[in-house]
Amino acid sequence: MVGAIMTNQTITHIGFSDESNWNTGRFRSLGLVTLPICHLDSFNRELCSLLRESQIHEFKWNKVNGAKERFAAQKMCHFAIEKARNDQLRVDVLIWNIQDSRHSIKGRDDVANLERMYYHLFRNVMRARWPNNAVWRLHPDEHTGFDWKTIQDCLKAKSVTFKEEHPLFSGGFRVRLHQEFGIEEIRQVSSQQHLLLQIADLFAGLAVFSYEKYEKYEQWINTQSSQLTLFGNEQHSANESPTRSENERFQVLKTFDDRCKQLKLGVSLKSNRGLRTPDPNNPINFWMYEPQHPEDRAPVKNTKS
DNA sequence: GGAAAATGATCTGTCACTCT
DNA sequence: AGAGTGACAGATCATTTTCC
Repeated sequence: MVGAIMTNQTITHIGFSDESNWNTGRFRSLGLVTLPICHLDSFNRELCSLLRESQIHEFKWNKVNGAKERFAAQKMCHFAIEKARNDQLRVDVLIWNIQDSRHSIKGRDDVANLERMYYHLFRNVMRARWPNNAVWRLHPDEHTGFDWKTIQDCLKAKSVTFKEEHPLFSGGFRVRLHQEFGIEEIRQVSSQQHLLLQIADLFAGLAVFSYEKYEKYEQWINTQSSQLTLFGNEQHSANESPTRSENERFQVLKTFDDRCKQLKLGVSLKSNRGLRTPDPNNPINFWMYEPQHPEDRAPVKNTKS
């Protein structure tokens, strides 16, 4: 299954990254699933049979609008939590809010912003949360706004020319990838083949959802608990009626939250009106990125070099 | 009859082009 | 160079269809 590794260092760890809503909505997120490579095959097998039970070919958070997907999502949450408890896997999700820029600055460089977010994520996960000498292979989702092929080409060619042939990746990003984070190889894969990528998609989507729909989620919780009273009949405003897909996703969010509480994983939902892990050492880490300065936000495309 | 899956429609955001 | 317009893609929602 593992083909000829063209690198000179043995890969020890592997990561799967997926972007959720990277170009739409108020909240955007980046999910990263990391694990030692020795668990890769068994995890894949486990997830494969798990999805087959649920009769799902390919899980996508966007497609959760029925009971079938809900069950699959809950199973995948359970799977990830179990592995994370045993220190066999980490899930890190970086979330950021672009509401400040509601004026929609033309030319805001979302791609460069994404690059910055990847940098934060890599620095805080691959180096700080795993052994320092780990050698990584990274699998980004193949549908992305990010030109990974270019970076991979730069990794392959050891004699990197640092000229501005690709202005998008100036600033030494690609060099850092290799030297600073120990990323030896980047190979884009389809989420259809790599089920752990779907885990990344699930958690990235869940994180964004928890923030965007938190108000409605609370209302939904109240509705659930007071279902026997006849209060709900009068409140037919738009806020009060979750759509079909929302209904399913709320249930996923709730079971996930309950299980985290039960196992004391340090994931909070209520206090931040969205998923968040105060202590990043925990293996399931939701991290809200908050820019320090107003100028710290999304870079702007420079039309001239 | 009810629930789940599939299909079609609408809405939003993005990109590219053109005109001033 | 900047603003405006049109086309395109993705996602969500509602309706229809099918199966148990």
